[in-house]
Amino acid sequence: MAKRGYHHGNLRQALVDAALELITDKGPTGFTLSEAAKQAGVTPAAVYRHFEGREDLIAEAARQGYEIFADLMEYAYQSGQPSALAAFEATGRAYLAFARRHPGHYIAMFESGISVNRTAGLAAAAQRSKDVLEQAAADLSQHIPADKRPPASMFSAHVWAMSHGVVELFARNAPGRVSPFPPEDLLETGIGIYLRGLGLVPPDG
Amino acid sequence: MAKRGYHHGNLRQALVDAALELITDKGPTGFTLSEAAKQAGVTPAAVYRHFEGREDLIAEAARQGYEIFADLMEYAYQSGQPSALAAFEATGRAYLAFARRHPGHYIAMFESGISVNRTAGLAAAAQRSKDVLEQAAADLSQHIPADKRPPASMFSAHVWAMSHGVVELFARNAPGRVSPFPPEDLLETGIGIYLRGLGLVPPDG
DNA sequence: TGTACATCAGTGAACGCGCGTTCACTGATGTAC
DNA sequence: TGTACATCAGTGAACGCGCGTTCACTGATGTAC
Repeated sequence: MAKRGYHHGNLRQALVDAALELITDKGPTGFTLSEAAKQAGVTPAAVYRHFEGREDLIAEAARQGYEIFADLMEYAYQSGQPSALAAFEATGRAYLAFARRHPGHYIAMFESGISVNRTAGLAAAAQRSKDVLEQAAADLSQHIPADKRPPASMFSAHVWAMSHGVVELFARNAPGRVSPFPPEDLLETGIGIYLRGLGLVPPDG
Repeated sequence: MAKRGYHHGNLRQALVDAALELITDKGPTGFTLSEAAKQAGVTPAAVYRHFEGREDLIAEAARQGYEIFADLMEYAYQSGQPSALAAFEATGRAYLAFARRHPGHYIAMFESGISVNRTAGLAAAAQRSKDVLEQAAADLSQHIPADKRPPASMFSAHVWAMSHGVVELFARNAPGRVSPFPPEDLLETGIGIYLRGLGLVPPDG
């Protein structure tokens, strides 16, 4: 936290935080190790006490992102129980909320080019996120007759794709691109129509 | 094309092509003006005869991308007429085909951070693309009762978002992320379910 | 057809910069007795 | 409680690099007469 003299105290996390801030402001491109070090009040060389290098630092930012992401979605999912539909919709909202509240993490996770398999911790966190989404989809698809039910993984991939698309195209202040609608509305209506297509909400819902 | 001695012949386009190749291989981050010049067989300084600088070169790549994109989608749209549904579906397929066949353009357009308003030509081309999508959506939504019809721009935004999401998450060989289904199938089924939700295809379609 | 000249599209050297990374080091902290 | 010492987390200087950009230049091309 606060510097205490020569030794920093919690430099590792301070560097991750600085990286997240820089990534938020300048994209994964603009982020530099040196600047992150500077922002943490430390020499670039000090970074190497805690990380293998630039990429390793980004990977840790992404890992923490997946942990928060999974936690948020898991919590949303729980909070909607026992209604599969409510749980599912809460999970969708949590997705967008995460992207909004943690842009640096989101970018590190999805736009930095870091492989999800770079470290075991990162891979595990990513898998957990995916599992939550799939679980919500699987619960909900119980309510579809088995013969016309898409695989839960496809179901969740659709929803994930639309969510991600909305974030990338309309939620980020994409330079010059103006969203015709609030992203939250766009996503909610989009998912709503999709669920109606699966017969999961009434035609007039 | 082929160099003819001192003067290149068509350096401007050669630079754009080199940029596209580099962007495809290394992302917008990895692309450097110097390398593009080298690949075109020319000194970095020569680039400044044709472009204002690095960003300007990327913007031109994006502009050409939007032109191709709009052309492809327009053609697909026409080819599906007079059926609004067929036209719409063809347009959706054209979207994914474009992203696959022209990855460099796609990245320059959507991931490079270049503002769509950077040049008039770029803005115009982008607008044209958007218009084609919205036209296809508007045609199709004629078939929905007016009182339960979403605005065409919202309709097209949904479809665009899902398309973009599928491209980004599952079509690009995202490092470490494995697509559970062929992206084409994913998108086609996803859009199909969405259209069913709008009452545009029969429940058993 | 030949010559003089203007225009144009490149060259190549140089610049200042910030990058990621390495290294030997040193000051601060923690521990054993 | 005090001292000696090991460990640890930083420093700061240096590196080689490739970047984007500028500049005065020159060789090739095109045009007028």
